[in-house]
Amino acid sequence: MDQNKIPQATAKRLPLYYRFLNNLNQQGKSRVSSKELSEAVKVDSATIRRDFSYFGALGKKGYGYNVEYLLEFFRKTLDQDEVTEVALIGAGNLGTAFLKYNFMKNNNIVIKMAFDASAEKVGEDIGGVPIYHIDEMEERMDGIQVAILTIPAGETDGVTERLVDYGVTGILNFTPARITVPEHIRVHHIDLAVELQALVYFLKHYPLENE
Amino acid sequence: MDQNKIPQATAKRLPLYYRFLNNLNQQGKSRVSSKELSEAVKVDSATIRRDFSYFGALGKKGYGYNVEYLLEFFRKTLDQDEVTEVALIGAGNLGTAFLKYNFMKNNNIVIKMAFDASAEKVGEDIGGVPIYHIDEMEERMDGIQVAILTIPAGETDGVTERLVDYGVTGILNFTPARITVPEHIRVHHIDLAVELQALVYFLKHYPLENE
DNA sequence: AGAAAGTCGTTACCCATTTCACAATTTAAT
DNA sequence: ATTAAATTGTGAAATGGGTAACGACTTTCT
Ligand SMILES: NC(=O)c1ccc[n+]([C@@H]2O[C@H](COP(=O)([O-])OP(=O)(O)OC[C@H]3O[C@@H](n4cnc5c(N)ncnc54)[C@H](O)[C@@H]3O)[C@@H](O)[C@H]2O)c1
Ligand SMILES: NC(=O)c1ccc[n+]([C@@H]2O[C@H](COP(=O)([O-])OP(=O)(O)OC[C@H]3O[C@@H](n4cnc5c(N)ncnc54)[C@H](O)[C@@H]3O)[C@@H](O)[C@H]2O)c1
Repeated sequence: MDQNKIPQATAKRLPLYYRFLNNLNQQGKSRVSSKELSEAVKVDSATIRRDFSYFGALGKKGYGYNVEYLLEFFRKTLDQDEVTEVALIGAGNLGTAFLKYNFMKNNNIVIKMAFDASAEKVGEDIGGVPIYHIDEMEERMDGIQVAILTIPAGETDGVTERLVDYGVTGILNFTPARITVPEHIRVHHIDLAVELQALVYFLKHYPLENE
Repeated sequence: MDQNKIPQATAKRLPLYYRFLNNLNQQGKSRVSSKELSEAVKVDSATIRRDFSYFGALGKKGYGYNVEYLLEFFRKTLDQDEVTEVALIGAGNLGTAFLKYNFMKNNNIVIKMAFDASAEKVGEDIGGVPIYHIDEMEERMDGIQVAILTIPAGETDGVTERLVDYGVTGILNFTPARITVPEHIRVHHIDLAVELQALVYFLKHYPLENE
């Protein structure tokens, strides 16, 4: 769709910039420098300038960036106009927290439906999201391309296979299981236990450094 | 404490290796090659060998690695002998999910207590963890060094300041707010909304590539 | 015993990303 | 009008991490 030239590291920071620019705009600020932005989002100012420069010359030398212009630009670039619908698989502890959270607000993403294997959950509505039985997944999915996985680790392979067969293009996997998918499907892992343990490890072994 | 030579990227993979070695050990396997490990944890085998080599020659050429030996080694390296106690601030949707999760099992980390500002939550026990009022934080913390932040974004700066004054050394921050702390304190950010939006962005703009 | 296969540890290279540093430009001040 | 200050965009260097490839060694096979 867009230019394939934008580095992935940059792409990951865009939502962050976008959210902060929104704040600034709401505060009525009309102008911002890379230095100010840097302090707020904790990213080096040179990195910010470089990131922006991939999209062309968005700023003005000696002045900085116009907040409204930048915001408008990113809104288009991040496709904030169209809502992305995702499905959540596994309405347990973690899944429930996500269902109650409003990703719509800043991110224009909405969890459209959830699936679970437990009879207790099926039929319920959590945070306004209907929960269907996992057996009905394929017939209910209605073209949804992205799935959030919050099921027990042991269930992961089976469910993943079904998601792949169904035709999702992206999976956000919160289980500790490492999944195998065809190359054209993108998987992001978020392993909360590993994150926590890694933090503890760093504290013990790198007492005074920064990340 | 240990060698400062270990790259951060390696350090982040250690908990993953550890968990998988545990599985292998429980399955009764006594020997494993970097190739097998690679397939299981989805990390290139050369990277695994490189990672291990930072700690010395742990394997044997032509044979692979001895599971029990490696496990014992990592147990020591990752300080899996001592339990790390952490505190959770904000027993809301996300916080509750964490409280109900057993980080102890594989990670020897335990959420010892939680704090919340809401009268409804205080006094409750979630997942066996007592919830105290945030006003009592300093007197209850009892030397805990690590905090998990799951409070509303707007509360983040105030609470962070108190945590810093109290003397924590590490914070795992799930709020969208970017916090400022003195250099000697380590903060890891996990911004779930950004992760989700980044996944969606990649799907739309890099349809066929790998991360 | 000797040959073949397997596997590590490491060297050398590659790539992506970050950061420095500065010319170019604009704004603000006197 | 001139000067000083601010700030961008980017070339070049530094950092950091990943991986192909191979010599060395071990195990297994015949
Ligand atoms: N809760 C946490 O804080 C936390 C932390 C780290 C990792 N995780 C991981 O996240 C995942 C979910 O954790 P959780 O605490 O929410 O677990 P949970 O047991 O509370 O929830 C799992 C849910 O999945 C449902 N389920 C089971 N099999 C299913 C299937 N085949 N199809 C659809 N639904 C199915 C269950 O009915 C349940 O509602 C687990 O893999 C866990 O290891 C959770
Ligand atoms: N739930 C999600 O899926 C999700 C996703 C992305 C980001 N987040 C972020 O995680 C954070 C928590 O989200 P949540 O959904 O659990 O929110 P929540 O409102 O359910 O929970 C927040 C909890 O913090 C408590 N609290 C408020 N002020 C406090 C204070 N000063 N000290 C201690 N406790 C206080 C509240 O009483 C409440 O129990 C938010 O910053 C949110 O943006 C959550």
